[in-house]
Amino acid sequence: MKILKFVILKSLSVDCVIFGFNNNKLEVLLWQAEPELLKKFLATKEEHEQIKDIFEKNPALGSDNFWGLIGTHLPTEEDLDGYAKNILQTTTGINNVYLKQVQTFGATKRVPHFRVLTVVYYALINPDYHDFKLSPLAKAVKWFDIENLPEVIFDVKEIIQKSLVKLREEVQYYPIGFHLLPDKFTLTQLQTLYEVILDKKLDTRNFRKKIQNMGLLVDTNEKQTNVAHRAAKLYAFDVNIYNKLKEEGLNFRI
Amino acid sequence: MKILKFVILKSLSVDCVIFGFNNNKLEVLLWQAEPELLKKFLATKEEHEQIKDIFEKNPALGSDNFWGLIGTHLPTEEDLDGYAKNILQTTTGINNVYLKQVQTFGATKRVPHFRVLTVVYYALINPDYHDFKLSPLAKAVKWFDIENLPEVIFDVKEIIQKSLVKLREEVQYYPIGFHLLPDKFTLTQLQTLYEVILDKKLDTRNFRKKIQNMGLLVDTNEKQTNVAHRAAKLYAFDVNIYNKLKEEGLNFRI
DNA sequence: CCAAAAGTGTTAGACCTACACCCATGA
DNA sequence: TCATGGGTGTAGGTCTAACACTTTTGG
Repeated sequence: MKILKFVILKSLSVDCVIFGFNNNKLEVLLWQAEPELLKKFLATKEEHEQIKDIFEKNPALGSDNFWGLIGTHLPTEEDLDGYAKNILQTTTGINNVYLKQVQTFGATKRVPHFRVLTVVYYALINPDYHDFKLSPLAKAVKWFDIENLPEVIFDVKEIIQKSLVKLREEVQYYPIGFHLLPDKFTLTQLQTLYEVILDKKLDTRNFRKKIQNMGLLVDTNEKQTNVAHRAAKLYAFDVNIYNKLKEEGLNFRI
Repeated sequence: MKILKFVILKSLSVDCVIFGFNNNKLEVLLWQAEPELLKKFLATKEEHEQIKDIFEKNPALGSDNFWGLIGTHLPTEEDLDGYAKNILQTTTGINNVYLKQVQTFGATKRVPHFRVLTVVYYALINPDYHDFKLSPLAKAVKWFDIENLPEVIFDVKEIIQKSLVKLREEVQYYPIGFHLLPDKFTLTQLQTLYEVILDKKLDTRNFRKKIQNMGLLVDTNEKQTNVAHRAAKLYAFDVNIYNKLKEEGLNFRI
């Protein structure tokens, strides 16, 4: 992987709240950025001094205990949406991911000493399909249960919270939950996913009726294997059907 | 009104899509900015030259036929949300307005020659309650029917469109439509408002049943006067009731 | 044969849709 | 008394919520 040198907009960063569904939990991918990375984005000696200063004044930044959102400053020649994708790719190797802008956070004091606004995106990925090679930009990258976040820098907790609210809203109107699941999944997995995102129990029989009546699921005629109980049928989500239904006006309310 | 001199973030502007409900139409308030204003935001002679250049290369900007969103560049010492309010106040004199962030537009080429991202907010106001004194920042300010927009600069049409979609979504889940109406209004006015925003006819009897069952309306015991037909009852929207209902989980789906 | 999760139907109530006529007012 | 918009009820269909037992599988 090559690290590009950009002219960046120092007052604007792009950050990604990357959601994944692991072990029946909704998790978020956080990292600890490599301080040397920041220097690569800043050209002058004066700026390097400022960075040093910031790291000294905010011990959290250099600490192994504090985590942040994956993101960097926006280069002047990059489209905003495109660059969010880019960030995911260069930091995690992930491609073709569902990405959606959440909002821009711009309180003056959200980052000490500097004025930095951040445009936040959330991403939905299925961790099974990606191995996260540690990018040279990161000291560490790790999944955290949304219910049990580590100590985080700046306003990251608020950002994750707002992103979760947005995800909750959207997952009820668009079938985006599928991005978090493997290509073939059981109805129980799907239900658990919704239960975790919406943070409430759903009735199994009603859930199954509803989801099957939508016609979005394709029966793969396969079953789980090697489970110590009745094997569940595996279903797939059919994008073509979804697109067809969308034209007719889809009601996906769970 | 005083014009403040700020240190601004040149790559980031804040723009407002101001919606109003006039003559049974959904309208949007646009302006023609005063080019001299831009200079006040830029300190160096070089920057003034750039502005001149931009106006020369984009005749639309100086033209009386092209309109833009009300907004300016973000000063470094201003909170994003607070500054959006500020813009409304300094350009239109309006205070205490419903404001909501839509999204940030950041295609590299959205403004020619310069990289400018814009954080867009929509505002809902009732034009009856405000007179728009022409701000010194503007050559002209005018309402336009959303169905019949004038020629606009840059990506303003797309921005208005996206804001309208957002308004449409939110108006169905939160009773924000009331911000567009006078304090006392008839059910027909309310229904027309929803019909215009959602761009579809609603059944009068069903609409009335639904809206009245929500318990958000207060009967003012007043009626229209001087109308050449049966006078309609006037209702008001009670914020206290709304807040109480919200805690219990309000379903406002129209 | 046991443990564990998969899978399945019915009923009562709430909500939604479609639809047509009389009422009050000012001119 | 006319023109204009205000105001009202019902019935049929659809959707939702609540609820408990049998089936399949591997160990």
